[in-house]
Amino acid sequence: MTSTSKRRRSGDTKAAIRAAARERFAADGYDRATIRAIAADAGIDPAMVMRYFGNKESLFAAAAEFDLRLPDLSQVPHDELGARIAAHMITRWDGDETLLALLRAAVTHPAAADRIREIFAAQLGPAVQAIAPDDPVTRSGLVASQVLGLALTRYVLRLPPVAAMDKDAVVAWLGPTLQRYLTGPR
Amino acid sequence: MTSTSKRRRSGDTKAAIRAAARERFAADGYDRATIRAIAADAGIDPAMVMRYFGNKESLFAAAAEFDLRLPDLSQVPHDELGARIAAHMITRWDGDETLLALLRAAVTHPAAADRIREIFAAQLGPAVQAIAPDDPVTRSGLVASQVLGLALTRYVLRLPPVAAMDKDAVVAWLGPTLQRYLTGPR
DNA sequence: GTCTATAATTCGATAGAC
DNA sequence: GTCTATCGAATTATAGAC
Repeated sequence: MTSTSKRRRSGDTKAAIRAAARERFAADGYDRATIRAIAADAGIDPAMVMRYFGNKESLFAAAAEFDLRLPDLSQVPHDELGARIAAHMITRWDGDETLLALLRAAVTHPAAADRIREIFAAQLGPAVQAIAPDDPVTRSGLVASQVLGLALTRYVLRLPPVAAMDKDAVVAWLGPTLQRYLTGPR
Repeated sequence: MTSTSKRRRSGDTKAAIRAAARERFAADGYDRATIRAIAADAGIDPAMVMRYFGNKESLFAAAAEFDLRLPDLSQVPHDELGARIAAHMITRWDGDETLLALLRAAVTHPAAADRIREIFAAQLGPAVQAIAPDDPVTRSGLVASQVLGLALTRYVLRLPPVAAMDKDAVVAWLGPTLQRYLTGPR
């Protein structure tokens, strides 16, 4: 009965470690998230983490893979782009803590900052290019500044007025901002 | 010649330590900024840092005192509020790295996050209250989300399109956003 | 006022038994 | 596959000589 024995299969253990790593990196940042703590959360020995991932850097890279899952913006009515992106982003932040782990780690860990730059350049950049060919680079940067600013103040700093807003209020306030960044005059 | 001797006066040494601490905390965050490195920057022995500030926590508190120096918003023409605040903030970020030190540290250090909440609640909150009595708490939170988002993407993550914008472009893009957050309809 | 020496922790990583 | 034991390095902080 290998599959039901106390010794989990390799894939299960590896997935458990990755999930625990995501939580710890999201909660504590790169430096404070220790391999010992991650192993304890996963219910295994710290040496197992090293065995499966080699070192802390590789563990972080495996735990911090992320897809914004942006919808096809060319299918969205032109005047609803801002609201749609705002709604999508807040749902994405709430549903997956990987982005939070990346944000927390990026402040002190250059490799995490690189990853965030890659994500926004490779995923948000082309999506904006398709709908706003007039200076899409600057426009996507502005969108990132407001979206990441919301995440920073809401989830990391927990500024009370921002943390207290419900999703509809966030969409109502940020939607027009993103809309102007995407389609407004330069 | 006590004032010109190699042994600096107490005040000079303390100020030198505080300046070096600000730089290190701004560049590296709370954990990675070591007392050893701060002492080396200040050209003194690590034990001196402990002597003057007791522990790392108190050193950070002393290095992270900050005033937004917001102008009296009641004297600003009502339709220029957004642009004025955007211009003021970017100048403030560029001219004093203390806010950057606070932001970097706040991500992993709860006391630093507390300080940022205090600064925005005590300094931005009342200023907004004076000009936007209709839900000033939410409005000031929204302003903080965009202002801090700009700082995050421009100085910490260094997203290329945001880091490349000159001050005038930042004011032109963010001004209308802040203006709407302050004076727009709910 | 300044520095040496070191205590007390904590961490990432390795070696090897079972 | 899993765990024990431990190394070597780095850190904050303390005690005390000069």
